[in-house]
Amino acid sequence: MTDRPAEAPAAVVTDGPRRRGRRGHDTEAVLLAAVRLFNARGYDFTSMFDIAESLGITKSSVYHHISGKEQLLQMAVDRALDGLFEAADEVRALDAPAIERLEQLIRRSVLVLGERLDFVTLLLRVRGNTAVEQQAVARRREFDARVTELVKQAQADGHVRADVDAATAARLMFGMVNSLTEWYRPSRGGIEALADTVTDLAFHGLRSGEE
Amino acid sequence: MTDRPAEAPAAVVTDGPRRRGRRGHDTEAVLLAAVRLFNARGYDFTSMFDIAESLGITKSSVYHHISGKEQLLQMAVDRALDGLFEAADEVRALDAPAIERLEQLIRRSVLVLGERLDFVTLLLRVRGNTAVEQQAVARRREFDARVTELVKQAQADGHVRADVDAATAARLMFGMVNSLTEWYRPSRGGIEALADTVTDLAFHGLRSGEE
DNA sequence: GTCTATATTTTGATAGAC
DNA sequence: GTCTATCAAAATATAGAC
Repeated sequence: MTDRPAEAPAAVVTDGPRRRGRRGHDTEAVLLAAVRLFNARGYDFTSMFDIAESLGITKSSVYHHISGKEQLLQMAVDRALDGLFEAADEVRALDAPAIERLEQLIRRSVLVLGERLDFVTLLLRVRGNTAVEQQAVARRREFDARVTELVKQAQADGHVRADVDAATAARLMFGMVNSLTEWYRPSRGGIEALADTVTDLAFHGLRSGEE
Repeated sequence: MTDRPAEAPAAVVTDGPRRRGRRGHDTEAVLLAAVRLFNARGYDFTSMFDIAESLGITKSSVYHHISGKEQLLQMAVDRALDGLFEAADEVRALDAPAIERLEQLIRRSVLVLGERLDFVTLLLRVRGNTAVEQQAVARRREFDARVTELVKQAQADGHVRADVDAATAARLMFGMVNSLTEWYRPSRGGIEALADTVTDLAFHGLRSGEE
């Protein structure tokens, strides 16, 4: 059997900047197609043939754009982590009480997640088997540590309840945030409102005021 | 190369009931070993050889106990889902306001998650590619629907704030619960206390009373 | 219940023509 | 930038002896 896809491509790239008239793909197109498939079917379960097929080209052509399957994973998780650390850095620079910085970090994390949904989704499914995955897991841990630190500071200020372990609280709050990758879809829109809802629930909970 | 594992087994099964004196494994032992590996390295990335190796037997011997790789997945997700629906059914039978039933369902879900951690962890990573996975995803959706219904009832009673969408709230709360699979370890103990913390945060949030 | 041996398919990746 | 053709390794699974 040959490598040629059986059917026409699902998505054809229109001419963009730096494209030379001939219709063809670039590294970015391969990355986007790959990440979409990784999320839909799992990284290991997605073959290079699948990626090629979804672009309407052959495996060999895919290898023309990227060096291997793992490079695709690396690029994807980096894009997610860069977004999250960008948010964390900007929040750290704020001149505000810890609780407000925590609130901002939660809110901005939701926004990053909405903007880079496919990349963050893939990041959250990485388990640390390969070197690339281990590096990603390490950076995630660093991010978690920053959140925990913010919770601790807010507790010291008396703004966050002191009867819960800071690390546990941080994990649970970002468990809530990260769960968006399981059900939020961009077509749904309203990521700003959703960010408000998440931060509100994180700080005030479900129960109505009139108890 | 042969299928024989290179080294001695990591875990040797001691004689149990129904075991005939000879040391050997049963379906349960294969299932437990498989699920542990599926979670550690991913379902697709785990080969039948890996499972055999972790038990100290050959691939062929594994096939003596189970019909195939997918049956292992089926058994594992069923065990997780059965536990969750058992909790949901018992909560439904309670004669209590919706908000208390919701609280109980969150609490009991945390306990199920702690007791059947490996199975629930695997369940939450299933994406719906194969028939087995699609069935599991369908049952998960049914569980989500039950939670959403409870939130709606509690809102109608005026016990849960009405300014958040019920389905969104349900997903976020169980996003928090389900995140335990990412970091809770049985050795850590204290699953009961953790269940209290989760329900407390779900209903009252992070902020301290003295705002 | 476990083994050796093997069938069959699919995988990630490369060489070289156009 | 894409193709055909091919490779070597690894995968799931089965047959049949002990």
